[in-house]
Amino acid sequence: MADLTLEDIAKQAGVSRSTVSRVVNNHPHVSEGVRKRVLEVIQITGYQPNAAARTLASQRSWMIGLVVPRSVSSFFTDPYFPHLTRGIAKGCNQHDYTLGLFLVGTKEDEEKILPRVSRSGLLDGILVQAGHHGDQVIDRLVQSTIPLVMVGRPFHTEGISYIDVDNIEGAYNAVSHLVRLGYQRIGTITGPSKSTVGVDRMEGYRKALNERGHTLDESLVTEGDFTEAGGYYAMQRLLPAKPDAIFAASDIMAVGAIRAAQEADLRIPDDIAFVGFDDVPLANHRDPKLTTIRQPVYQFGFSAVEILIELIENGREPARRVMVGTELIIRDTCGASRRR
Amino acid sequence: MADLTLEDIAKQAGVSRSTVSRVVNNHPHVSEGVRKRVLEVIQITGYQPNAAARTLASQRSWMIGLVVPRSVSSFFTDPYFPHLTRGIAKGCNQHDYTLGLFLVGTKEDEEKILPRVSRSGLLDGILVQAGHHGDQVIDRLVQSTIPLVMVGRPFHTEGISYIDVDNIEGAYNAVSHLVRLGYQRIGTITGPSKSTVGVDRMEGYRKALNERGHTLDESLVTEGDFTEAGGYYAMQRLLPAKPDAIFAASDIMAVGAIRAAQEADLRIPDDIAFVGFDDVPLANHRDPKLTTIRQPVYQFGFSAVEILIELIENGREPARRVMVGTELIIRDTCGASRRR
DNA sequence: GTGAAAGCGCTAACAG
DNA sequence: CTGTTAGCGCTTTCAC
Repeated sequence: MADLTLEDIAKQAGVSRSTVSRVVNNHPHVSEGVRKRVLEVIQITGYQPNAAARTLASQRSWMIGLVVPRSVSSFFTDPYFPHLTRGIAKGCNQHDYTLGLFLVGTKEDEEKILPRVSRSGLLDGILVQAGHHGDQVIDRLVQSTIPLVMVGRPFHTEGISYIDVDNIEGAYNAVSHLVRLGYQRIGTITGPSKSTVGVDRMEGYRKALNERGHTLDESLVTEGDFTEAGGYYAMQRLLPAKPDAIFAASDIMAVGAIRAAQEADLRIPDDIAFVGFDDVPLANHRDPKLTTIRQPVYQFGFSAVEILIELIENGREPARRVMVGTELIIRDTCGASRRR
Repeated sequence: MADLTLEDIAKQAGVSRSTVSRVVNNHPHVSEGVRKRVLEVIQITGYQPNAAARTLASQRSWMIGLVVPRSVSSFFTDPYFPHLTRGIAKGCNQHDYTLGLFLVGTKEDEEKILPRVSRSGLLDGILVQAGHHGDQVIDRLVQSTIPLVMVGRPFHTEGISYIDVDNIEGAYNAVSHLVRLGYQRIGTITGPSKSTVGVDRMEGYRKALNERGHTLDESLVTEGDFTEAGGYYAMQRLLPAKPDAIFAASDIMAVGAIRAAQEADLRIPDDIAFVGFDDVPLANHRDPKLTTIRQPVYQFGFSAVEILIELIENGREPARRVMVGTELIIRDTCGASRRR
């Protein structure tokens, strides 16, 4: 029951409240005998410390928040997010933190959520999913004094901590792979240009083309929104330019793009090749299987939590920056097995 | 800043702590003049009450938890969940509650999460996503004294509150529609038989067949797991029985099943018709567009929160039961437009 | 209508 | 190594 207090345990174990507190919090300087006796009483009574009292006295809530800004609309459509969330939840659990979820849907949500996450003492720190350039929530949160790490690089990085996947390198590898296979008209479906993830993957595409002597053809580039439908329509826009390969900035967009290509009676990879980005399970289940850039999403979420905890314990300065590597997963859609 | 206290505001407004507290909590019996002055000070100072102190004194945390048991593996693959979560988050926001997310992944997670959600005073109530029969977490949570509502009907319902979609009726309508269109060999891809949602949708299928004079052919029934891949393989198992229509217990399984049918060179809906369940956005974006049973997922999550709050405020007894209706959305895959 | 005072259950010096 | 003693910041009687 929740109605047991430290005092009750102390009485039953024949010690003082402080001693029980020390045992509960695993402090040193408690004799083995006493520790054992107290632990026993806790065990049989099923005592559980009161979270609020502990937070009030220690000024630590052992709770962190995940804030998803309004501009991250793909949160509800991209399988990337469930996996990210799972990694974050695991990180919290493993380190005995509680996870608060703050989905900002409207302006009113914003007004309620902002003060609560940044100044009520509810949270020890926050994780903010990177969104679009100019997102109010992000800008205002970054200015607060609460420990914060951005999941995904923000546009302005001065003084702020973040963890990000090396999107430039990942995209570069994807496109280089396509170039090596001999494709001549390599197009791309980018992410939103208002997000760093969109910009970076485009940058990797450009870099790979340049380094390998291809010139960038604007008619082979179009913007998507990280949804299946977005990929589908983007592909339809690209079709007239007759690409022979496509680098899609996310698997889910690649799936939509492939659907569009198939409807246009193109064979994959014979008529047109595809490389995605993410390696969501979906990518490996379909036929033809998607060649893609694997990013360790689960691990990414887990690490984000660990960085945040480190920040909480050792201060915001200096800002921590962590880049996570990716891996090219060659399957069917790139046509590598045809040995061009 | 979080370092302002009630005391500070009281001093600046020239009143006592109690009065400020009354104003903050919107209590009556405060003169208009005083209320206005206090509100003003709060406004300009940006005072935000300390959550832990408030919780400790009032024994209310204004926080609820969403617990996702281990047996709900489709949480990470079914687009249903992001929408549910969004509805829940919205409900919390609107009622000034904070949402805690507890994803149970492993046995260890379970040990850490259970005491925390049920006896630490951290939460005022919990929402538990229904999972498989025999899931430990669910059984143990249900026995605790904390206000709780199950999202989805559990197998044993005595004394427990839940909100559920009327799955029997929804499935019944889906299959009746197929029968009316004249299909003769209507198969189904069910959800897990260890979940009530799986059982209920199967029940609706059976009922519709019976009432309309069809006999149930076991070779036309196979179990899926609410994943795309599961739907795909299930369809492959069904193909030899030569069904002319399929009721899939979820849209995402329908998508997988359609893929399998297409690979077998079946035209949809000419050779085989499909009806799904959920109406996730995906269903409306593909070609042919999926006929399905729409369930108001977002609203469902929102209502779950409201029921829980009602429970928190008025006690667990008697148990509240809410059933939510569904709607048949006729699109392309059922072949209705061919007017059979 | 307003203020004083007593906790809520815990942590963390400070003694001893 | 252990106990005593202040708070942490707020809500909530109970007087006035």
